Amino acid sequence: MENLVREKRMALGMTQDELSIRLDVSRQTISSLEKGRYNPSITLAFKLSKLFQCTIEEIFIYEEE
Amino acid sequence: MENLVREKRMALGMTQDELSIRLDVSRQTISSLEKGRYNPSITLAFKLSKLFQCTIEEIFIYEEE
DNA sequence: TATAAATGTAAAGTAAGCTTGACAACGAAA
DNA sequence: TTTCGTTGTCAAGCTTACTTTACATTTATA
Repeated sequence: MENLVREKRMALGMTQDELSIRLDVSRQTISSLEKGRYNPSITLAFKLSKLFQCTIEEIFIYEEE
Repeated sequence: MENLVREKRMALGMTQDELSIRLDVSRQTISSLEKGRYNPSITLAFKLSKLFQCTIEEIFIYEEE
C-alpha cells in the first residue's frame, strides 16, 4: 500500500527518529513504512493521522487487489 | 478500539458469514471484530470502508491512550 | 416445541507488524 | 578528508491479526 508518510513528515520538518519517538514506535518502523516494506497497523495509522492532522485516507492509498 | 461494524453490517441486512465471504476473511474474524476482541489490519479496515461506503474514521473510533 | 440459522468462543497454528541491536551508506558541514 | 546526522537494511525474536476446526449458545421460524 502506497503512503505519503515521508512527504507529511518532511512537511513538518521532522526526522524519522523524531517521528518515531512522537509515535512511540521504533525508527526502523518509520523507515520501513516509508519504503513501503509493510502496511501499518490501524493503530499506527490513526496515530499518524492525528499527528499529521489529516485522515487515514489522505496518508494511505488503498488499491483493492 | 470501538467500531460500528455490527451496525453497518445489519444496515445492509448481511450476516457475519456473508460479510466475511465478501471481505475474504473468516467468519470468526468478523465476530471477534464486532466484539472488540482485537483491532483490524489497515487492509481489512479499508475493505470494510469500501463495502460500507464510508471512511475508516466513520467505522472505527480511535481513542488515544 | 423442535429444528435450523446465526452467533460466540476456545485451542492451536500461521502470517505479518513491530522491536532491539547492529552496521553500512550517504550527505552536509567542519 | 574527517566527522556527524540521517537513513537503509539485516537478523532474530516477540506480539498480534487472522485461520481452521470444532462445539456450544442464542435467535428465528416451521
